Amino acid sequence: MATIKQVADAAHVSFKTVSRVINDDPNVSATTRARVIDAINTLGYRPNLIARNMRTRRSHLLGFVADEIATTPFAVNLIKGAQDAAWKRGFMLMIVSCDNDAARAEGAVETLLERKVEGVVYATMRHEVIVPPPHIDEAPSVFANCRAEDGSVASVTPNEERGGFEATETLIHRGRQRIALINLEPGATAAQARLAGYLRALTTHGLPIDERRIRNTDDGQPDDGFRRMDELLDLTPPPDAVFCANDRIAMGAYDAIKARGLRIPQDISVIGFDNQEVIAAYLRPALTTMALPHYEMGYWAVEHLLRALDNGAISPEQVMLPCPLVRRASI
Amino acid sequence: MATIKQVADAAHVSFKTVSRVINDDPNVSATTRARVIDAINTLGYRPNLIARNMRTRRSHLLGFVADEIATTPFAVNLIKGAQDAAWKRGFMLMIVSCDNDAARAEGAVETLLERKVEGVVYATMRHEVIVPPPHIDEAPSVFANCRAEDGSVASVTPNEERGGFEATETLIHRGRQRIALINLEPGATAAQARLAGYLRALTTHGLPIDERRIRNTDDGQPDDGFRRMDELLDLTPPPDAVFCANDRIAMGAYDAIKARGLRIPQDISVIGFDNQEVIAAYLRPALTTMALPHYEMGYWAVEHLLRALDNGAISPEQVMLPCPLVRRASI
DNA sequence: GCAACCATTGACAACGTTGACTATGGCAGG
DNA sequence: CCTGCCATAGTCAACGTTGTCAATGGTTGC
Repeated sequence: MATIKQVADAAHVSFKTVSRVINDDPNVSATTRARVIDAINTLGYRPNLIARNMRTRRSHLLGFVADEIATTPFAVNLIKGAQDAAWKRGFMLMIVSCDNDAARAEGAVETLLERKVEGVVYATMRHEVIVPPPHIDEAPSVFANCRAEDGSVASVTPNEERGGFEATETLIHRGRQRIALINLEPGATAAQARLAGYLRALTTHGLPIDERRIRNTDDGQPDDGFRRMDELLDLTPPPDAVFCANDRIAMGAYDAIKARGLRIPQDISVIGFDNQEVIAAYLRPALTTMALPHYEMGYWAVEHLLRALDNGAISPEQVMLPCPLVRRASI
Repeated sequence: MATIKQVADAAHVSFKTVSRVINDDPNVSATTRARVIDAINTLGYRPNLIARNMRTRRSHLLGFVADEIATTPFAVNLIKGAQDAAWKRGFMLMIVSCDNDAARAEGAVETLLERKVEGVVYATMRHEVIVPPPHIDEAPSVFANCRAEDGSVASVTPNEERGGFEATETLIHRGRQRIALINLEPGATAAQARLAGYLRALTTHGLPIDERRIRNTDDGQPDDGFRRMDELLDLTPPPDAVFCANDRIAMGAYDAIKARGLRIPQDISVIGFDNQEVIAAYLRPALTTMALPHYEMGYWAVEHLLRALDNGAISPEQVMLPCPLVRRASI
């Protein structure tokens, strides 16, 4: 691999002049520049960013640590948002999935630090309150889709309460009166907020709160959704709409509704949460749902990191991003 | 950030001795080593891998270029396999998604080269024959889930023909006689091979080939699957099993079958392809399907790259990995 | 008692680049 | 004609490591 010195020899200039050319320094005459560029092309020279990083003490590298990436479809959007934001500013991402293994998380952070990343995004696939991996505070960091209990680290999370509110309100605007909620497993961070939004919407619009219409699931999976929906349909009167706190629950609810010969949305409206594409877009009828802003969170996290690098300090903002409604055919 | 020299001063040794300690060189006395380790801990010293990489001329970095990552759920498994293989050997991955943009792909490869990655994996989300991005041959490279037309670059792809064969044979072993195929859109690389496997299985087991039972889809989506299945059910006699060339097609086929009041698998067996978890595991009944070996391809690609680094040369092997059967309830 | 060896440690250069500074030569202004 | 400036180019050190080689001092073997 050619170095700057070999290019310099080939172009009969000092290696410093080559450096100027590849850094677009204006203090090079046009003829010299052309000669150098010629030499660069014939030698197939490529600047060595490792050497440059060492000299300039900037790596233009950001770490992205994910608790895990494989079991939910959310990682890619988080990553894509982060990558788009980084790419635009000439930064690259070093991505590590630590598969919920604390040792691997710690190792990942240490390696990233040794590689002199200029910042770290720590992302979880479920909205959570986390204990940050050790040493992550040695670089500017942002938590995406999770936050530190004490709010000491900048974070970006979805506005679950508002999402729950808007989902419910959307059903109300369609004229629904008896709106059921099949919520997540009670332990989930999002469960409480989505419930709060649901309750606030009913109250705001003067609808009664009927405890019988509120159900929890054990694990938020379709089977669970099927059973809860089945129970709800036994109520008299049955609900005329159901807010499922995730799309997998909605998937199960669909089956329960169809098994009774009821039609969606004519007899009962269904709204989901998460916008898990493969489910929501492919269900028949396609599912209206609240999207989780994974792309936007990844994007925001990196932008915040880059802002911090510009400013020399990171502000521990706690940002919440809206969950937009994705209108399809189920309401 | 402390450097090796500051540690040396703190421990009253030369910086070379510190270097020996952090590299586990045995030629350091126990007392000196202890003193150095003390200094390292009190200063919070971390070796600077950029400097080390520059000196040793090894980056322990691999590039991973994906054509795109967001629209299919396959990227994460490819990435995870690659990362696991890399991590085990102390390598890190630099992942770039280029969103099917040739300019971005070229830019990604160039940046990776400038960062002195020791090898590059190029991965596509659909099994394809590709034109490699320019300059990728400047580093050892492996194609995952795709291959170069001329076979000049090492590649790892799924054995689609064998997958089609085994899917069909599995249905035959269940005693099915009238097995339909709803294939992918005809342009897909995998379509021809899965069809070939289907035909070979029928022939091998002495079953007749009935052209009416073989359908193509336009885009391989559920709606398409619904329509084709509906047509198939109009045949007399109707099929007693259907091999859907992907799980989304199977999802649509389920709806068509259920709409006629038929039961899966009692009246008709369904087998899918791709093992797209959110669909296959959550359909009712859960879908038996052939898994695409994305994790294994990612793993193999990186292992092959690392083997090449050990050997000093990369062999342009064209490996095909099996698509294992995932048994669930639909056959 | 001396040579030879071993264990331990250090000095120095090098990796490929950029930053700070210096040198050259031509030209404008007095 | 001289001074001073500007455009252009070059020299050298430094970034934080590791590789090569040399130095030191104590111990072993004869």
